[in-house]
Amino acid sequence: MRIGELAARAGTTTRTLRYYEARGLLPARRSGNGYRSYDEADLRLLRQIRTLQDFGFDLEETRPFVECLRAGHPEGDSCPASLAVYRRKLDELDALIGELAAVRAKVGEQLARAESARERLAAEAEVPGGPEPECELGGAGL
Amino acid sequence: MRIGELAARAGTTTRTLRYYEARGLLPARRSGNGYRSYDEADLRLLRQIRTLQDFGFDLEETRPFVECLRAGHPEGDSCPASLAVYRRKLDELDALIGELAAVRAKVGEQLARAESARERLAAEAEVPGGPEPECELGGAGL
DNA sequence: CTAATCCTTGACCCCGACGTCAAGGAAAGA
DNA sequence: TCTTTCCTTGACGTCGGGGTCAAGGATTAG
Repeated sequence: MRIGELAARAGTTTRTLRYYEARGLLPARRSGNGYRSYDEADLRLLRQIRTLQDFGFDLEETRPFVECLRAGHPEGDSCPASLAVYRRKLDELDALIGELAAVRAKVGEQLARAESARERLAAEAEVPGGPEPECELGGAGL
Repeated sequence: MRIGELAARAGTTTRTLRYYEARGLLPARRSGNGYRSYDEADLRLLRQIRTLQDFGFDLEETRPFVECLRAGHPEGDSCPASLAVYRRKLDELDALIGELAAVRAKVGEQLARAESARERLAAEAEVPGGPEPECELGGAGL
C-alpha cells in the first residue's frame, strides 16, 4: 500500500509517516515509480508507535518497541529494552505526578490564604468601626 | 539597580528580564545612559513572576498577579483575576494528574502483562516438555 | 486528452521561555 | 589610559512533533 492509505488506516497523516521515516523509525521500501510502499507489518509497527505516543512516550522511546517487532517478536514489548522503557516511564510518571500533586497542594494553599484574606478585608470594609470578632478568627491586618 | 544586579538578586538572567520586558510584563525605567533601572518594587514583581513560573504557570498567567501588585495591593493574589487564575490552574492540575494516573495505570498493566508473558516463555524454553516448576530460583541465561 | 488525485522533495512555520552570539557603547578599577 | 566588565539592540538557535505550502512528476477516472 502507499503512504496515503497507510496514514489513513493508522489514523494519522502522510507528513507524520515521512517524519518517522526521516527519524529512521519507519523506513519504507520504494516501488518502481519512487512511491513509498508499505505492508501490513508496517501498519503494525505504526500502530505500536501511535499507541505509545498516545501514552505520552517520546518518539525515541518507541524505538525499542519497533525494533522488537521488526526482530520478529509477536509484541513490541516482548524484549528487555522495551520493558526497561516501560519501567523508566513508570518512574517518570510517578515523579511527575508527585511533583504536580505537590504544586497542586501549594496552589490550593495559596488560594485558600488569598480568599480568606479577601474575606477579612471585605468584612472590615463592611463594618469600618471594627469587625469585633466573637471567635478567634478576627485577625489584624498584615 | 541595574539589570545584572536585579537578575542576580532574583536568581535569574538578564536575558530573562529583557524577555519579560519585551512581553510587557516587567517594563523598566531608563537612566541617563540608556541602562535599565529597577527598584525594590520591581524585585517584588519579579519574584512573584518567578514563584508562579516555578509552579508551572505560563508567563501570561502571571500577568494578573503582576498587575495586582502594581495596582498597589500588598500581594499579587489580592485581586479577583489572580484568584481566577489559581482556580483555573487547580482545575488544570487535577485534569492533568488524572490523565497521568490513567496512563500510569495502563503502562503498569502493559508491563505486568509483558513480564508475565516473558516468564511463561522462559519457563517453556527451560522445560520444553512441560514447565513443571519445582522451584522458582532456576534461571536460564538471558 | 484532460482534470483530479496522489505522490515526491524541500523548506519554512509553530509554540514557550529563554540561550547564545555579535557588534558596539558606557563605566569602573589600576 | 588601558582593560575588564557591564550595558545596549538585534537576530538566530533550541526542542518535539509535526502543519502547511510550493513546484513538479505519476496515476487514474471520465
